[in-house]
Amino acid sequence: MAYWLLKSEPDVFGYQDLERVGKEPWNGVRNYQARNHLRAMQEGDLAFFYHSNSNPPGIAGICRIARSAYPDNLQFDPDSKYFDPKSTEDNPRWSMVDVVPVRPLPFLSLDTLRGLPELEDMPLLKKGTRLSVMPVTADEWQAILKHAGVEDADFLSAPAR
DNA sequence: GCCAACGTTGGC
DNA sequence: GCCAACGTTGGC
Repeated sequence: MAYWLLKSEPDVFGYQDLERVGKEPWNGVRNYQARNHLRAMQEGDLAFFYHSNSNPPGIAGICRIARSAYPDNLQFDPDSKYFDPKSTEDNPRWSMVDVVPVRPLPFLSLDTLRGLPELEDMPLLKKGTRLSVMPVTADEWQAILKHAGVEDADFLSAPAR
């Protein structure tokens, strides 16, 4: 199983919104590197839900990949700002996955994350990185959970939604 | 293939 | 709202 980090602006769609709706297609990603990460995701992978463009930014919860990559519906919708006229049904350019909530976390601000030496290699903390979907190593995952005071068993045994 | 112009991200 | 950093576009 792999670990990931997904950014979202809480003013648009935050972790609480994911809890409310129960399941969400992670559409609108229009960056090739981020898309490739989406395509590498497997059902059952876990991801941190990160709040960007907020005050303060940081990790708000954990979610699970409920469906691996399939074509992003918005690329075919002329009314969507994510419409891509160069994309075709036969050869879709953009992908999305479905995510479901697992549990909220005690909020871990970006500042707090910067203070954890185990995370110094995370793209999230590198200057100038804007990647909205990125892998998280097992060591980084564990370091973050440990700092949050959360044990694996607290959510790995949680019922699937 | 280069690179200037432009648009976007996202912390502050 | 500012702006640094980065990605994309398109003329040449």
